[in-house]
Amino acid sequence: MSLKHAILILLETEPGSGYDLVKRFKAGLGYFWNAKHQQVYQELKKLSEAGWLAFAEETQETRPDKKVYRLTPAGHSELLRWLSEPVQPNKINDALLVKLFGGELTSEDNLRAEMGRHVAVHRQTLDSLQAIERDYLALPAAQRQGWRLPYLTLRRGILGEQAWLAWADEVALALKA
Amino acid sequence: MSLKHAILILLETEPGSGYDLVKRFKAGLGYFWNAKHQQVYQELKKLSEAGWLAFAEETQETRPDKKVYRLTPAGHSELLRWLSEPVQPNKINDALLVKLFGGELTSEDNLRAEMGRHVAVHRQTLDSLQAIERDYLALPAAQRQGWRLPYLTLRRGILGEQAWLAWADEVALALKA
DNA sequence: TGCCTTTATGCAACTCCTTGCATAGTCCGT
DNA sequence: ACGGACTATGCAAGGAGTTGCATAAAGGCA
Repeated sequence: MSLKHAILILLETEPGSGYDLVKRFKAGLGYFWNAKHQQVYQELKKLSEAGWLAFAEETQETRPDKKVYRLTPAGHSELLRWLSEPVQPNKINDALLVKLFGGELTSEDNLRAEMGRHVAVHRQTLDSLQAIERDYLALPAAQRQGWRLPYLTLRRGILGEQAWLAWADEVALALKA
Repeated sequence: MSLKHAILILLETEPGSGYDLVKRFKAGLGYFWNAKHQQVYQELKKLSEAGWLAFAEETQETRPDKKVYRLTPAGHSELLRWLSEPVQPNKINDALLVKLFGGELTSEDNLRAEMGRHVAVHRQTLDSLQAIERDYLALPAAQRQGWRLPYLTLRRGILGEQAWLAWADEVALALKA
């Protein structure tokens, strides 16, 4: 799996602690790669043991001490190796669709309510992605250059959410009849 | 997780063996819920132990013996319970996007090649989904009625794949410059 | 004063899922 | 005659990911 490599990418850009990484996940990568803090800490441990990361313990006065991780040369070449290698197409596991598939066994009200909850979530996700897009587009062209690939991933999120919401409209129509 | 409930839904419609289920997954549900044969067998075992399924061993002459599973009353009510309960919105873990996000570290040729491979897969998925859709739309209205909810899940697949391919066009454009 | 949030890390136990292997007969094409 | 695909099930081991708990100090708000 590529949590490993997501972490390597984030730390390649800038060294940081587990706690930092969790925040960075939430700010960007997290829209298409999920990880709880537990998993991040566990993975950092494994990556250190594998020799791909090194860490320095920083003692802090007013806050808990932290470990700042950075790539080793071995970690860097592992990242390059992974990037050069094909990734498996994504498998989808979507419980909502399972529920809809078996929806004959429950009421339409229930299905409509479920769809409503999900629509709210997707709308909100779309909103935050579009807010990030606005910020990106407001940057001067020179700055935009450095973020052009992450921007493409953002576009994936936006187009994906829009398609999801268009589908939800179809479903709403079908469940009215 | 809802592999459990995907299995309950399939067996509720019609009893069958593990082997049958794997085939049925491939034919429909598998587009949005993935499971290897191993996992299906393991899950069937667990579901039996939990009392949600019962099985009858069928000895066959020319083929290996099989176990035909069907829902118990407890399994049926568990399914109804699950259907009435909200499902968690899906989390996305997409390695391709991780790769693109960190793509500055590799060549554009490599990224274009990767995208090409994925485009081929998504186009093929879209083709098969649309073939299923054509079959569905060719059915008389009375028959369509019974499949209208699974059809909505099919629509999700189609709209999702179309959006994916539209995004791939954007990426192709951006990687040309 | 008391409560919540933020910073910061981690163990332990568990479930979910994957990978590799194993068995064994039948049917089909070449 | 031989190889490959199909039918049918499963063990064993491990990796990926979740859940619940634990610690501990600082800062903000009411």
